[in-house]
Amino acid sequence: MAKRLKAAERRASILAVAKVLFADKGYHGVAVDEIASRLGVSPAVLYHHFPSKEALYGEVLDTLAAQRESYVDAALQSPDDFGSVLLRMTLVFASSVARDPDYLKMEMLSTLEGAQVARQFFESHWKSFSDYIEYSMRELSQQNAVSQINPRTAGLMFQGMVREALYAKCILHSSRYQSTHLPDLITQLVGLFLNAIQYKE
Amino acid sequence: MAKRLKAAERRASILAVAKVLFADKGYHGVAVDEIASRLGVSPAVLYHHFPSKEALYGEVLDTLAAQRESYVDAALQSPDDFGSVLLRMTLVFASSVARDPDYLKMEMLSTLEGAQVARQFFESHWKSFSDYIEYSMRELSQQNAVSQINPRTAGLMFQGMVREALYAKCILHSSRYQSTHLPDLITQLVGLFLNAIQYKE
DNA sequence: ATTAAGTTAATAAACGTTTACTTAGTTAAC
DNA sequence: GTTAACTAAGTAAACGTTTATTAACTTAAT
Repeated sequence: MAKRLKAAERRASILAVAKVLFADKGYHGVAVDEIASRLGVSPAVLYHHFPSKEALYGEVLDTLAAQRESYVDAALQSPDDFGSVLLRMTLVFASSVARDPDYLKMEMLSTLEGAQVARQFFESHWKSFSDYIEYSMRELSQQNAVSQINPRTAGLMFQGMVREALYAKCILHSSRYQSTHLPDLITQLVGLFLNAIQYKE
Repeated sequence: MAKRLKAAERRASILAVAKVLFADKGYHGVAVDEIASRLGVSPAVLYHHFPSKEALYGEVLDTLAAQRESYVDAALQSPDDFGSVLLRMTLVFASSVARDPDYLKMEMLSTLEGAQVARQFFESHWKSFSDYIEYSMRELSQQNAVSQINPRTAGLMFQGMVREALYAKCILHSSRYQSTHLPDLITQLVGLFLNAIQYKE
């Protein structure tokens, strides 16, 4: 018999294992039995804690959402110029993804797999980023601190390059970018982005 | 009984249907029966043309690879300055993705699902892009046409922003970018990128 | 002794795949 | 030109597995 855990602990352990498996192979790619056997537990145990596989999947998603740090707020607490704030919040975000890459992977997987729930979740994750960029750029363009550039397009660019970096480093572990560490890479990218929108402090 | 097709036609029709389904829900998300019923055909038919579900999946991937246009070659045929060539080839690439978005979606899905085959396939797809950028930037930096920027990082940035744009427009059909048409969006992004690397003609 | 936590064993449904059979088309002999 | 023989394309049903899920029973902790 497996070690006896209290309900809350068992619940948490199920969520933990489910997260890495779902992140690895997606919803359909993981069998309930596989989760159970990884826990050293019979599949029936899962049904003491979650009504169904789908519900478990949903809770994993929720857990991820809850763990997410509000990097925007954090970065805004000590006000600074646009470039510094952007760099700071991107670094916080990146390190949180690096600490728990399953986050990003599951996000992308569930969106692609077309879970209705996931899409909203997915978009909201990045939305605060794009919103901040859009908002700041509109403000800066009034002060003529950035040239006439579509803020929405700039937001897309930023989101794309950050996601690509995190994807390449944290999920694919691509050898192409092995030599540069994530914070350096992010710093370079943010620098490039500021060039792109022709931002001058 | 379903309409009788010649072997080659049937084969093609299976591949066509399989492509959109696999692109939609991933390998595990699609049942053989579902493919068959979409074709209005019994599942056994699939096994007259493909030895297994996995083999079918593999052939879909191959088909996609074959259809891919060699946008790099195309763009290089009429030589021009870096910015123009880059824009031209990106537009060709984007329109090929727009014409057949399943391409990109399946690419991403199969990489995330961890198909061994897919990863190589996936990387090679974008590699020619990054390679071109890296190569050109090294050349340009010798002529001091771009500032001292890590070409590899720039390649990552470019790849990320292009992928994000294609993903948002062609797969998610995100309402956020509804107002801008894909070619315009791409043109803006390439412009931003040239700013980023401080490229002057 | 009760209750919470876990097990074993079973379920029905869905899965990929195979088998045995039928029908439509094509070809060659008469 | 018919018709008989053969091939190609498709079907229906069942295979054995795996899947998610449930029920009835057992064990440990308070």
